[in-house]
Amino acid sequence: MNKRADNLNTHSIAFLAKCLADENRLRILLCVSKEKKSVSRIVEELGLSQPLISHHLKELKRALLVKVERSGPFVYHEMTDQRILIILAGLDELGAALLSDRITF
Amino acid sequence: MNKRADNLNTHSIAFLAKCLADENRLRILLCVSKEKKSVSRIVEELGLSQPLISHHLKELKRALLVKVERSGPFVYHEMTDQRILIILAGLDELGAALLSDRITF
DNA sequence: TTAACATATAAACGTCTATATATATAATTA
DNA sequence: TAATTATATATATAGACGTTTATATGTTAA
Repeated sequence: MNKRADNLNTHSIAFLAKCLADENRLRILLCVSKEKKSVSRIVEELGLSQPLISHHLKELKRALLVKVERSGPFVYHEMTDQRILIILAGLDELGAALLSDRITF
Repeated sequence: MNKRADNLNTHSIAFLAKCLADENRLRILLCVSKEKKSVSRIVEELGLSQPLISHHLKELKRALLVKVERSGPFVYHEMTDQRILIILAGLDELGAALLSDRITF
């Protein structure tokens, strides 16, 4: 642990960040963060088109951020690792902090 | 703290993630994470063109990830918040974990 | 002011990406 | 088998993004 700045894998970080850099993809990811859900359920809950959800799920899967499980005609997706949530919460907090600190410039 | 998944600001998160989603930008950010550096020094250390560095610094500044300070003809840039490093380390670790867990599928 | 240096900006280009529309595959049920 | 539901894929398009080249702005020193 305790890696130094010059020892980080920028390639890997950029790859993950890219996958987290779309708002719809984030909403989908958060949507399946607590329990696995079928594609159609995600479509319902988020109000996005089915092909769009399917496309983004493919990206999330490619980045290993969600795992897939088929059951009959349904395909269930679920967030692979809860540490993702910690990172997202960290980004959320950072964003707020940067904005509030900005006022004191 | 301890925000729940449905209480996160996806807009803000996506905005920050987008800024972290480019490898050159990450290298620049890490380059100025320990001390403030002039543009020309960053150019030297990273071996990228000056307009390219300048462009990415502008993006980093827009996202409030770096702060700027002018001294004579030099413009110094420095990472605004050390928490950024924690997040990057988290992404780095997550990337490695996702890859190693993948083998056990 | 002129020269030299540091940095920023602008335009142009190719590439990537998000999205929509349309269609196809796959599984279930009647 | 046909019909229905669930999901994936294919194609097209518009916009965003990273990079390069060329040029401009700004600062210092002679």
